Amino acid sequence: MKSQNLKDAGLKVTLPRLKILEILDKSPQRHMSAEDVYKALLDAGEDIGLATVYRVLTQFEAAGLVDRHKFEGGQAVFELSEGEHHDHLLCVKCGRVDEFVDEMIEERQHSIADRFGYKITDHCLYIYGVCPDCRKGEQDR
Amino acid sequence: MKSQNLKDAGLKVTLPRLKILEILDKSPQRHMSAEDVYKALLDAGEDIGLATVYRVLTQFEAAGLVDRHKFEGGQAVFELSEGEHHDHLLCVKCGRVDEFVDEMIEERQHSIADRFGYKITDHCLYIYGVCPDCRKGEQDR
DNA sequence: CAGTAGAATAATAATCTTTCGCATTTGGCG
DNA sequence: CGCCAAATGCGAAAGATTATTATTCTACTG
Repeated sequence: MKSQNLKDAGLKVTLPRLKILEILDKSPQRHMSAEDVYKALLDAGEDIGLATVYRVLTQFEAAGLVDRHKFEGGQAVFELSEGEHHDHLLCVKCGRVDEFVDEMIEERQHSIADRFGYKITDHCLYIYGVCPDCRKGEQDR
Repeated sequence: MKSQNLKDAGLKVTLPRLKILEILDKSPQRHMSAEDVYKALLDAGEDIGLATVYRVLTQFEAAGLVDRHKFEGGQAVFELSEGEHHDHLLCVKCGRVDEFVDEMIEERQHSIADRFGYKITDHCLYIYGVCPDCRKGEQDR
């Protein structure tokens, strides 16, 4: 139950928060910008301001309910965190996003951090490329 | 000689471009935002507009003379490209940046891209953590 | 179940970074 | 040296996000 997620995170259960969680959960897009969420709310007939969407998403991020990413293109995107950390593969042609987990890379990052004396708090890896569908479409190289 | 770099990149040799290259080359900071470069120019007594700094840096990026990074904190930072691709370790306390190259990670990324059918065009890996100096400073955990 | 304090929201203004438009200047070449 | 396209400067604009403030709502209390 969603309201429990909010309570567990120490947040009051308010209508905007529930609706935003619901949008994130139900939307076909896994990665949504604040603007995307805002539009989805309007489509759903909810009257929630864009500023609230930003505020709520930021709180959700702090609470660990969502992850924020800065892919290219100015605006940040958010996705529900579902336990496992993962990294991203992004298509530069169509914007498609794939996710992956690679233990070897994770581990290697720790040894690099150790070598430099850092204590890792977070990390992100973005691989940009052309996805299979786009490669098929355009046989230019 | 710097003017040769510009010619090789197919760019006219203009005073703003030379000065900006010089700032990037001479500054103690390896990673500078457009604003940083702009301020450095002012300090150097050059009268070059911020818009020009942005324009020139974008052209330099397209020409492969500099790399642009989006660390956290809103503004993009630029660094002179010096051949080898490298990734970054960032201190979340003091903003220090270290660079590293890891062949195993590079290679692993290619196998992941292959598995998904992507053709890699670029990639970046940011590891966030607390650097050795900051860890020493604050013995909280 | 109504009353209340404090947190959350709406609406709008503000901020910050980056880009654009256009008049003016400059670099490269004949 | 003079011309033309390219590059600049300046100010305005755009896009994303955050701050402000008055109002509304949630979670308790009695």
